[in-house]
Amino acid sequence: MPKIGMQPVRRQQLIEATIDSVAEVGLRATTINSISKKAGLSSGIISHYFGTKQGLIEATVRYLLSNLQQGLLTRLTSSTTPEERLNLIVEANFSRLQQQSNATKTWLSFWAQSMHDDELHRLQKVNSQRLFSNLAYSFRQLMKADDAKWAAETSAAMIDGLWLRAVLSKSNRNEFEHCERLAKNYVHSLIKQYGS
Amino acid sequence: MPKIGMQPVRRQQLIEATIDSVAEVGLRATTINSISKKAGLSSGIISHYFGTKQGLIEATVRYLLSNLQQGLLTRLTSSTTPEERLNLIVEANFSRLQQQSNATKTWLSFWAQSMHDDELHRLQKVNSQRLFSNLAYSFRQLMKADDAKWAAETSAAMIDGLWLRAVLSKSNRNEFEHCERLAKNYVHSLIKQYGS
DNA sequence: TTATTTTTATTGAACGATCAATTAACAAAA
DNA sequence: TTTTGTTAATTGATCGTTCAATAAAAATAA
Repeated sequence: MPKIGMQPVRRQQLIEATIDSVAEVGLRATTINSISKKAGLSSGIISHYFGTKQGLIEATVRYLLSNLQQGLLTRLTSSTTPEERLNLIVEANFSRLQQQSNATKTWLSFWAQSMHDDELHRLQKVNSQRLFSNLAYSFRQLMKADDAKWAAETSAAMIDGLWLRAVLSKSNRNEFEHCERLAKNYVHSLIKQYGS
Repeated sequence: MPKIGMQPVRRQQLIEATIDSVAEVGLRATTINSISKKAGLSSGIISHYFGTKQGLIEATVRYLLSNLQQGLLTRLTSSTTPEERLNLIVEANFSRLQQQSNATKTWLSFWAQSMHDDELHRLQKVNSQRLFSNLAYSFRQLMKADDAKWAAETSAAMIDGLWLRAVLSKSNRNEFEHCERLAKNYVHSLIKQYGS
């Protein structure tokens, strides 16, 4: 069975199994066994590739984080206007579910855990700050500095709030898209009101 | 040592110990032992008053929920205007920290767990729906039905989003009050825009 | 009052289950 | 044969729960 160069394959396999397990039973009930079983591998393989369970958890969050960022970057082109870019930011943040409906549920588990885990909290701050910066950059091209900062702060809250309420109420695809529309709506009302 | 009529005292004691433990180490690391030790009681007492650990967890969430509701009701008077009432709703939701800064951190843990626990999810829906209803009722007195529904939906998201971002970034009292002001601001801009 | 019984409150040890992590052994490729 | 990938068995530690035992308070009987 053993082939050469399995490392990246196995790591990806285990990260996706972690996402699925956390989505299904929660971070609390996610064990070395539930992950390895879902990946179709043995439990010992986790310490071989990630050292500890904690190492796998952190790698999984980093994967989700970079996936979110990549989702935005691939949509951007050189001709994207500030207004279009704001729309893309909203879309990227709501398609944290992308193919994987599972990924959506896991974010919440990890953020809750970040209150008591230094490394996860560091990653959470990066994520939170990145959303704000992305928004602030585009708003700045449409209004004056003070207004742009305020617009970015409230837009970030509106996006996260709509997303949180959709996740918690176990919304389906349609309800998620409704929330995405509300978020875009809010961003556009800000541009209309404060844009020069 | 045993005195008569200890039940309500012990129940309250254990609920507060649960809040403190979850705030300190998270729901994941909160055990029968960490709770009973914090309450200064034995581990066996939990099953005596709550049946199981799960029973204590659910009682704790119900306590937080009714505390939030009571916080709003005691502020209301017969002469409260719709606009004042909206402000009080925002205040009540941001003073989920009230005296206890600890209570704030615990909400997030419980909501995350509600994704994988039917009873907690039921309680979460009550909470979510209640915020929406409270807002919708007051908005309805200031604008037409469709606008009021939309205003309540986005206001609820704005409140939860600002609150979530404040909790996750481990904000201090000042930053919390800043977010509370932003939420009130949003509510008032809606009244100004759509109020008749 | 005093003596006895019943109820309520509480403890801490013990149990079985389950956890993360480690280890030795093995299989296939190089 | 050496290296790489993987498994299965095993480890202590820790979990939630149960339970026999005990002590104080309250109720009842004398």
